[in-house]
Amino acid sequence: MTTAVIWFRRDLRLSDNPALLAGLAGVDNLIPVYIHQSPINQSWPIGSASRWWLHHSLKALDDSLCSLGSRLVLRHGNPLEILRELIKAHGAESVYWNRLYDPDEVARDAFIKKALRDDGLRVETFNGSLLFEPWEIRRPGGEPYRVFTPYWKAMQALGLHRPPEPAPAAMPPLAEGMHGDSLDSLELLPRIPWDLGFYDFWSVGEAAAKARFTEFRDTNLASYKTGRDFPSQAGTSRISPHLHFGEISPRQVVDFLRHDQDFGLAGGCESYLREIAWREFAAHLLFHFPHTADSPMDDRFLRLPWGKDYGDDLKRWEMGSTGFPIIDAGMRELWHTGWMHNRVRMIVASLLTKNLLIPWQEGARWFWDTLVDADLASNSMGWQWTAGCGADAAPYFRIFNPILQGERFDPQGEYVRRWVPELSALPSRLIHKPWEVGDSKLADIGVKLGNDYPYPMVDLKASRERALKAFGVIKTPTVVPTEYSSTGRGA
DNA sequence: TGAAATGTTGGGGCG
DNA sequence: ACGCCCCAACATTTC
Repeated sequence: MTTAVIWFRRDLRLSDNPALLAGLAGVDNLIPVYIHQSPINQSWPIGSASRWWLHHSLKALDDSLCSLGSRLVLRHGNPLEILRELIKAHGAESVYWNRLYDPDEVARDAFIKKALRDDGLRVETFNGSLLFEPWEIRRPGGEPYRVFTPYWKAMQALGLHRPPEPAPAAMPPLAEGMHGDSLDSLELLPRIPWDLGFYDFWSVGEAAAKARFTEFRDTNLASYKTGRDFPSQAGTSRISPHLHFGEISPRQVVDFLRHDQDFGLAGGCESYLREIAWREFAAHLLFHFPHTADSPMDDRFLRLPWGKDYGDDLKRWEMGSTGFPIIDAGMRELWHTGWMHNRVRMIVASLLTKNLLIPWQEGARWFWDTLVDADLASNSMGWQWTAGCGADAAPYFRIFNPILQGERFDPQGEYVRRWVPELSALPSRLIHKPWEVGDSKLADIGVKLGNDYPYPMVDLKASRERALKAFGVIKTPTVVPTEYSSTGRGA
């Protein structure tokens, strides 16, 4: 009688799950366990929106395991202690999991792996969430990549298609008397019901992930290259939370794309695969530069004079009452659905870091807490991209104008009307700049600026100039100590 | 009617 | 995955 433990983490699926397949091979008993860690001692404990997703994803995985004759054992606490307890209680000889790559997780898992091996167990880990391990793709000299395009070329040269593994047809039943904690006892769902809107937007779990992706592939993929830029349209796949929690693997995504006869030829396919590659690149960067979740990759940005006492401004941004319709629409979409269209993520991030001169880390914190797809690598890279301080980032002087972006990417104002209903009666021509509609016209549609909808919280021209000046400090090659400076005050 | 003023569009430079 | 400014070229309006 041999028993193995499969430790589920962010690989909440049965198909293409290498750790699960390895665990199943040649054992009589398999214990599938998910361990919810206490937020204490974690630098990035799971955010509120992600907890919501996790709750439903664990439920879906448990249902799938049940249909194969098993269960998902839920526990909360210290992973090593719980694994040891399960191993001891059930005489397990081996433990399997799929690797994670965030800095804390790498350290934790290395520690656990060593401890269990020292206990005499067989421990095997696998790649279940990336096309390539972060260390697999290296520059010719062995250094990690810092620029996307050569990374992408290197990735393509290796071939993106890795055939996924099938789901197991059956599972051994759980041992008699085996039980875990109840899902509700993990307390993943919010006490205050701010999540009601989420149910209208998401179906969670492996089956839903596959359904959503194939639906996208068969409808909007062909026009993805341009369609993805318009936030009022369903032009993107929206599988980011499914990918984050491993309800679908990138290997499966690439494989499902190949069912399209035009693989590699259709315009949408290549640009979609590039986005999958950006996700890999983010994991690559955070793995090799683990400080970049908190600090700029480019340390010249450490001397950037961010604004002071920005608490109220930050709050207005978070709440979606900045007075710029496209910004407020995005922030409200985020709050109501746990997701924001990528085009709009760039626009709101530019306003925060440039016009408001608020540190990108504040934006990253808010996204981390409110996004269902919050992913430490992608989130950190995205924010550093906008702030200009990341690897292969946008130049620091690239500052989005939220009015122009709105006019360009939401020309009919449908996105604004959906999320900022108080402006829904404005004509498309002026919906991105309501302050240019006369007060009497606004009164006709029941809007008084400053009352029903705010005036813009910053002057775009002045704040742009302020940002250019502040960000200009990075041009100074080095900081010369004042006492040595020939132009210093005392000279 | 013609000349000057005013408006519009597009490319280059630059942050 | 940008925007602003400047200027030229051209269009339209004004008196």
